[in-house]
Amino acid sequence: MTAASIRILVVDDHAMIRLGLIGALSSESGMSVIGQARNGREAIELHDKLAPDITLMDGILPDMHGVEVTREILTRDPTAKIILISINETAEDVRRALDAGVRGYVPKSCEQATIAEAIRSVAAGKDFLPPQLTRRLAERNSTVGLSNREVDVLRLVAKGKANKEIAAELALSGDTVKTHLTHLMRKLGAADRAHAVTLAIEQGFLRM
Amino acid sequence: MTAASIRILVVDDHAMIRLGLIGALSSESGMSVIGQARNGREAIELHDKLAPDITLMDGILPDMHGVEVTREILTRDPTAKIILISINETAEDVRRALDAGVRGYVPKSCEQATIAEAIRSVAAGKDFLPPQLTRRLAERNSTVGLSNREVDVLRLVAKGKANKEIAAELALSGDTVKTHLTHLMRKLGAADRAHAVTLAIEQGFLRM
DNA sequence: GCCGCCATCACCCAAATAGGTGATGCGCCC
DNA sequence: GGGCGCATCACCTATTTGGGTGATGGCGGC
Repeated sequence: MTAASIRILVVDDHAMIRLGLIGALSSESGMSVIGQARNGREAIELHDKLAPDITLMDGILPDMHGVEVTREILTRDPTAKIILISINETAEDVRRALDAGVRGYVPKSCEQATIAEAIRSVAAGKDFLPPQLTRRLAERNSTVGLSNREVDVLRLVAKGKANKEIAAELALSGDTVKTHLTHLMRKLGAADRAHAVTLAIEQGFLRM
Repeated sequence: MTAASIRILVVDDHAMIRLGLIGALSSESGMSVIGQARNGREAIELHDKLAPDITLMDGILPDMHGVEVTREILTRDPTAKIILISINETAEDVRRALDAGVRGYVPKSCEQATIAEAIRSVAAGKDFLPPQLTRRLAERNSTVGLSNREVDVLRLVAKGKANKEIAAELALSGDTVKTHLTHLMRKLGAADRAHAVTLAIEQGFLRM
């Protein structure tokens, strides 16, 4: 719209990636990096102070997840435009990010031009998702939703707990644990508990 | 030693990280990036052609693992000096990298100065491991070695196969599968197969 | 040459798991 | 108000798992 430069805040804990982003964007016209944060707390503070046009947010930060930071920034400034740059490209992650209000989602593996395009697109008010992600998102709308309790159980399964131990830990009957397990295995399409762990990690239900 | 510049080959599939590294190193004196590769094949070709003083290698490449690439380059040129830049910092990964002949291991989360230091150190013939990693390596010499067969079995366990199916797939008796499983669970300190999957992923035996 | 590790198989047994059916109460949404 | 998903529990049953002990052959190291 205006000829003014797009003001960008970069959030990433890896110094190298910050440098790479700054280097990449400095060679693009019409945009400039006005601040850098290396964790969620800094990001929130700096966003308050600088009110950037676009925030490039890494998915994984030392103190909190990029999606959480996004949520926090949006409650403070609902007009904030945040692009998530994530290494993780599962449909589940993308869905969660979009739910949190992210306006763009760019995989870390992309080329410089893609990021610049995403920035221009989001700055202009259009959401940006790379085509292969939207496709995957469409394919995988079978993406399941595990209930809270099911995730509770699964987390303990991943730690090697037997049903009886899980029951004790969650103050449940053993039968209830079995019911949750049956349900979550069916939802995930898992053959057994070990498979459920693999699938849950793949789909981002369990973070390690 | 000599005043000549250290010639560096950068291997990473992420354009941003390549840019970040090049940017970071360009501000350091006495070193220059003379080539870039974005996958294992390119890395091997370029290393043959350029014979760099130092190769900065990403752990995860699209076609092969950085450790494999390292092994391949070292068979072609045993004097090659390779520094692995990995996002993964488990003791097991470090151990494997060192076994493969890596001369330095730097986490992706480090500062620019650390990389420059690693480069100077390795170029001078000294190995480079950040102190927190050597400490962790010492602590965790409980790090186990799973045998090939045990990993074969574990991989199928992670896919949700029952022992009987695993036996069929690997052309083994069901009892043998059980033996491997018992052994690998004992080695990993796992309570059951689901736990074994979690631990193996944590310790880098299974890549997803 | 012996020892240890790997890979293979066998048998026994107790315990855990997976799957099914069925039931209750609660909260939410249309 | 009826339907749906969640969370909770119970009972039944077949299958799987995990643990033990024991055995063989091969391979590598000291």
